[in-house]
Formats: sequence, structure tokens, C-alpha cells
Amino acid sequence: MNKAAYHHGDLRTALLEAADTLLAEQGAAGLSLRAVAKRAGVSHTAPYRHFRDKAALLSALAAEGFRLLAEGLEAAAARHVDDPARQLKEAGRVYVTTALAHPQRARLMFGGNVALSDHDPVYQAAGERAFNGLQQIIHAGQAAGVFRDDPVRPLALSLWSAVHGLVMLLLAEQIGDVPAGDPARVATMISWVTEVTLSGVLHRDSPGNS
Amino acid sequence: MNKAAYHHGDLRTALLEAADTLLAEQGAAGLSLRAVAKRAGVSHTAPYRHFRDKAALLSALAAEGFRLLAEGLEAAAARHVDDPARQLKEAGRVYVTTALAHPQRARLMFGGNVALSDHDPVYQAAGERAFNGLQQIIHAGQAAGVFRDDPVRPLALSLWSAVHGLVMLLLAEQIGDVPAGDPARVATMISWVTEVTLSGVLHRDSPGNS
DNA sequence: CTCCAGATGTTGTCACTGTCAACATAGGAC
DNA sequence: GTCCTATGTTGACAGTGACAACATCTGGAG
Repeated sequence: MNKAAYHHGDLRTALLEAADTLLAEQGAAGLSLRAVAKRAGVSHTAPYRHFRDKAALLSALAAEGFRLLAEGLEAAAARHVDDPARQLKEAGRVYVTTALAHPQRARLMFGGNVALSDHDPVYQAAGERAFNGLQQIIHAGQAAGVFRDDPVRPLALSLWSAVHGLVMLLLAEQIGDVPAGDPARVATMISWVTEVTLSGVLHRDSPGNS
Repeated sequence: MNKAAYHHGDLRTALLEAADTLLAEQGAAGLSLRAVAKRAGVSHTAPYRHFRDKAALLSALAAEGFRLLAEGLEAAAARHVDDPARQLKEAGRVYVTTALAHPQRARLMFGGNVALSDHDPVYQAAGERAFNGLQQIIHAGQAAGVFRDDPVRPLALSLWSAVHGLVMLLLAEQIGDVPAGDPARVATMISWVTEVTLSGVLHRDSPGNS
């Protein structure tokens, strides 16, 4: 295990780490399988013993990202069990900051450009886990009389869309004059979006709104 | 101009059309400059006379997409000038359906994977144009007493994030069991998101108006 | 009308990439 | 100890983006 053996020992993990580093540096587009192999100190075809192809490697990276994100969301929700509104705000904050902490990984996860190999069940699992958690929070909030009694799915989807949209807009540098790397302004935007989405846009006393 | 001349005549446009077709078929990742050239009937380096590199070609495609989107949004807003809430809902609908009508182009525009060449001013222009239009609608709605009197930017950003997030979730097939290609369910989701975002999630202080 | 300079398109080439086939080695099961 | 299989290597191939050098056209100056 100490000497540089012919067999690496845990090449799969080493490849994932190398790939993660290169991904962060150059993005998924500029990441070559050969560079990953070289960084892990193996020949240029060694990765094929552990991943069917390049997409499979990237899929594994993305899956790991989804796992981390789901864990972060659950932890955030667990932190304020008796305050549903706070749970939602915290979860939103975690969603955005986690994604922006690893922009290239987030682009990989959410960009839809990966052809996630074999429809990895990890994706579905993490996604549904997170979405179910969201729905549970809303349900609890409704039971507590804090949230409106509308159907849960529309509410959940709206919240999810709002934070996800904010992430993607920041990742694509599409918000005028605000780069994704400015934590203070990003924090401001997160609270804007979560609070407006919670409260709504329409005037509360307005008589004619449907 | 009729005979197959040495000089194509309008190769730039022809290349963009060919690229657009190939983009729709295989996505930006599977699109090769050589294939574009071949489809346009020219040699494999002819594109370099019209685009600095591959990213420049893709950027031009994306810019065209932004232009079309901005036009669609303005048309939608112009359709209901005296009903700000309706303007927002319609603009949201147009935003989502336009993007989903050309999924690969939308991925290109919003994925953030293109390295949009030279920070094409067209991006900034289209984006700010659309965002300013959104803010104007909100302002008008506030003046009419239909929208809350909160600061405009948070409201605008929240609406934008919501519809953008919905687009990206659908593009990435990340919404459990709902493919982006199901127009009916997509339409349902659009109205969910726009209406919830307009109305909010929190329970209202003064009940009675749904 | 002539002619030539620049714009446009082509040929040839290079390094690099993902992937496959054939081969080498190691470590454990028996 | 022997062999089987998982793991890693070498070598090759077609496809790609990009550059340099060359060919051809076209419009405008004279």
C-alpha cells in the first residue's frame, strides 16, 4: 500500500478526486479524460477500468454533488424544525450557496449537458428526496397555519423554481452587473427571492386580484 | 449568384442555419465545426473566415436566441397593457414555452457552458432590455395599486428567477416524472409557478381573497 | 478596360481527444 | 504453487479545433 504498485489500490476514488479538481479549474468542457488519468498518475486508458466512458465519470461527479446538496438541505431543515418559514428560507440559502461554492460542478449537475450516462438512479433519488422534504415542510407549515392552504405541489414547485432559477442566473452571469462571486450581494438576492416568493407580489389588500 | 460560385455569397448565414439545425439535432456538445461546414457545403476551415472560433459561432446562435426571446417578451407585454398581473403571467408563459420550443438552444443560452466568446454585448443588451421591461411592468402595477409597494428589484428578480428556474428544471428533466416535452403538464406548471409567485406562500393576514 | 489588393474559400497539417484491442501484471482462491 | 480475473499499459485509429500557406474571386482605382 505504500510502494507505488502496479495496481493503484483505490484508483476509482483517486480519479474522481483528480476529476473534481480539474473540473473546478477548467469546467466540464475543458476536462479531458487523459488529463484526469495523468493527474492520477496512471496511463490514459486506466479510467476505462472504472468508468464506462467520460460521461460516466462526470455522472459520478454530478451524483456526488446531488448527494451533498440533499444532505445540506436536510441538515438545514433539521436546524429549525418548529419554524417552517425559517426552514424554507434556510433551505433556499443552502441550495444557492452550496451550488455557487462549486460553480463548475453546479453547471455539470444542472446544465443538462452531461447526458448523464445511464439515467443514474442517484439523480432521481436525490431529487425526489429533496422535493419530498420540501413538501413535508410545506405540509407542516400548513398544519401550523403559517402557510396558505393551497395544494402542496404548486407551492413546492414554485419555491424550488425560484431558488433554482436564482442559482442558474448567477451561474450564467446573467444578472446585470452582479457576478456570482460576490457573497454579500448574492446573500441579499437570496433573501429577496425567498422572502418575495413566500410573501407574494400582489398587493395584500387589493380587492380585485384573483 | 445563381451558379455554385467559389464564393458562397452569404456563407455566414448559411453556417448559422446549418449550425442551428445540427444544434437542435445533437446539442452543443455533439456539434462539430467540421460538420457545420460540411452541411453548408464548404471546406472544414471556411467557418474561420466568419467566426473566430467555435465558441464565436455558438455565441452568435445564442445571441439570436436572446433576441427572439426578448422580442417575444415585449410582444407578450404589449398584448395586455392595462393589466399588469396578466402581463407578468403572459411574459412568464412566453419565457418558458419559447425556451422549451428549442431545448438545445436554451441549454446553450442558459447553461453557462459556452464561454460566450467576447462577452457579446448582445447578451447584456437583451438581458437588460428584458429585465427593464419587467421592472416597468411592476412599476405600473404598483402605480395601479395592484402590486405591493415593495422595492422593484427584489420583486422583478423573484419573478425572473421563478420562471427561469422552471425552465432549467424542465430542461434538465429534473422534475420527477415530468418530461419537458409534455405541453399540457408544462402549461400547468407555468400557471402554478406564476400564480404562486404572484400571490405568495405565506398565509394572508386578511383572509377572504383567494 | 485593366489590374491588383483584400476578402473569401481550400488544402495540408498539427496536437489533442475519446475509445478500442491486445498485452502485461498482480493478488487472491483453490 | 497455480491459475483466474481484476486492474493497468501500450499502441493504434478516427474525429476535432485550429493554424499556415495557398488559390480564387470581386470590387474599385486608375
